[in-house]
Amino acid sequence: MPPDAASNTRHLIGLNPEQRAAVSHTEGPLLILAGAGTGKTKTIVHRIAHLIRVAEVHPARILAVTFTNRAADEMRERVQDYVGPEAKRVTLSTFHSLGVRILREHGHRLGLPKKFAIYATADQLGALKTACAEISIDDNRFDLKKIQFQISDWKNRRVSPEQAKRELSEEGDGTRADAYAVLAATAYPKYEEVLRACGAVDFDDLLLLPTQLLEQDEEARRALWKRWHYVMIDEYQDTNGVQLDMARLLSGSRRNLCVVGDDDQSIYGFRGAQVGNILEFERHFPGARVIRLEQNYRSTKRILAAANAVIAANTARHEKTLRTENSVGAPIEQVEHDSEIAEAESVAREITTRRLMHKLPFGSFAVLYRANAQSRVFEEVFRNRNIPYRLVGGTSFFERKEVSDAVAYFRAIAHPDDEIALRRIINYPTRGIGRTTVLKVVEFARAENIGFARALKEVTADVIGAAALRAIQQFLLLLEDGRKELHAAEAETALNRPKEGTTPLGRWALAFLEKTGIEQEVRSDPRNAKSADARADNLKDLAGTITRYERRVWDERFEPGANPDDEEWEPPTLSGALSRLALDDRPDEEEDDRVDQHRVTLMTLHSAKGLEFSDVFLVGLEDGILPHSRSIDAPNGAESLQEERRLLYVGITRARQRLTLSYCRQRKRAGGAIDCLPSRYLTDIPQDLLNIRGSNVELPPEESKQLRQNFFANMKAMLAE
DNA sequence: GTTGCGTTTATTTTT
DNA sequence: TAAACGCAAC
Repeated sequence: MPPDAASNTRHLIGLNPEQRAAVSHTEGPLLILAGAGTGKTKTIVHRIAHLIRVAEVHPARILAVTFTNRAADEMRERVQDYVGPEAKRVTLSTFHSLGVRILREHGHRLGLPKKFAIYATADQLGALKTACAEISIDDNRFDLKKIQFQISDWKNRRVSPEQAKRELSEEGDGTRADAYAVLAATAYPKYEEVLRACGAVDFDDLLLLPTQLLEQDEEARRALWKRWHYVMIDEYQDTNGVQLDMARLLSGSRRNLCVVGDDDQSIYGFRGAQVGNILEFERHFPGARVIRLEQNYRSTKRILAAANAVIAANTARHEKTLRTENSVGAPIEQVEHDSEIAEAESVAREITTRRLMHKLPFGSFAVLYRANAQSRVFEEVFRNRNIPYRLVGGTSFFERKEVSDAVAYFRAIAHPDDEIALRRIINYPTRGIGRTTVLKVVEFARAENIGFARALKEVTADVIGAAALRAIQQFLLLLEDGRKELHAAEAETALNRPKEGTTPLGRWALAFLEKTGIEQEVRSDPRNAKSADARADNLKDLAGTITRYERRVWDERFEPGANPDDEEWEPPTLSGALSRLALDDRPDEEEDDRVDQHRVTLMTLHSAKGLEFSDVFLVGLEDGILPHSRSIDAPNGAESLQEERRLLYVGITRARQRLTLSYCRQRKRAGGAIDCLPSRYLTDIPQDLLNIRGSNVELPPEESKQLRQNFFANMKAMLAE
């Protein structure tokens, strides 16, 4: 707690004037334009403290919304450190968890079952496949992902199936309606039907349905207005149309809405984010106060000058110029290479020497690129040169095949109507229920006008044959037994807070997975020869995740500041574990994996948002890569190119001390080598900030001598350690 | 249901 | 170039 605990300005200490203004503005709409590295989180944390301690707002009346679990965790931690235990009563949640919470409480008013399943990408695709099959859209001839994308886009813009159809027919102005849009418009209503029949919602629904509920249902609206009086939203530049409406509805007539963001870092337009939300905030919320945070505490003057120059070329933005009291810093290196291999070799060499010359840990370096595929060369070269690295991105834990198969089993247990889950596992491991049998069951279900799950129970031998029937009955028995044992485990875990060691649900999960035979199946698949043990471990980890979930639920009940008799508290269930899994797919230990002292970080520019490194390499800065060729010839080219430029801006502003920009003259792609030109954005950086050179140019002799001395001194010191 | 071969295609992805 | 996918044959 700050020293002057009695004064009303205690939470303003250590802040600059703009940050102070943001903290002390408590009533009415507020837009905080927080440039990169300007102390955004600090400002939010102090503002929450100010609301609680000075404005005397009850912590439970405050709602703070983020996009990522990581951001939510960080904010929770910092608020609790600064304010103390009562800050636990603040609702701090991601958009999607907030949606789940609202739907759990009020979803029955929309006809949702109490325990609904949440479909992430793979399941969405499964549901869409089922929907398309019913209306004879051949999933071999058409790319369902495109249809899925279109439907998702509609849902994010709050276009209903009826509107989607109308929107298409109204496009009679000569513009040819996209063939996929037509298919999507046909599939859309069916897809929604399938979801509801499975008792499921997709990720978009987690935002869309609560918004609809708030709009239509006076009672639900009042309940939420009673609960939250102050709403804050982080990373507002990434919100989409639904989230804008959600923000409006949640803040209600009090209009105590504080949004924080940076339009210059809006890089998720391709996923439906609307920069317009942050650009038009004052129009959406008349009378809004706008505060700009432009004092940067992260980067050198040169780095900021480059960032400012790059972003200034964008139109349609809130004017901002970052400034800093940090030192001028080293010149920015701009390096040309012959090939991507030369580029990677050069980065490796630079890291090795800089580490020794400046005595830096590997963790202070990051290599940032546009697309994941670019990481490969770096991985190979780093491996050869024994540079430890950490690759961020790629397929996540829960996308791994064996894990999602196991999760499908859990889902089939927890949500008996979940057709998508059932169909995924019905013949995995192989148990003699092939494609034709499944199709016959689907046919039977349609004829009887019942769901797939019920059809499995009621189908007879004359429809599918005796052997298949026996197989199905065995399968159902497996699930039924699993369900019985689960109920016992749930009853047990609801009773007592688990002590050390295993937990009831965790034990159940392990035992049930054993019975499914997934592990055996994984081990016997020759394709898994090398990875069998790792995959088997993943299954164990999944059970571990459930154990940790169980403990966490109980911990939440008894942690300081919480009320143990809170009526809202619910004991752990498998269904609860699954929705948490769907919303937060980080395997537990790796929570803070984005920061690691001992390894160089390799990641995309997108993943780098929000992070900082003292030494940053931006690689592959070529036209066609950044901006990406798809952006160059996108239909909304101008918009798209501005987003690419923002990507470069995000990259530059990750660097604290040193920044290296590089590009290749040639690069292997689609078979042969193609010639590349430097990124068009590079010319916007003033030359006097840059030290332009080719790959193999030596440093000036003076500097070189000095550095060599450091090199040997540091090497000695490091060896001595 | 599995295997192997030919064909296709290659951004970013907080939840 | 390589990996991922679909399809046909076993």
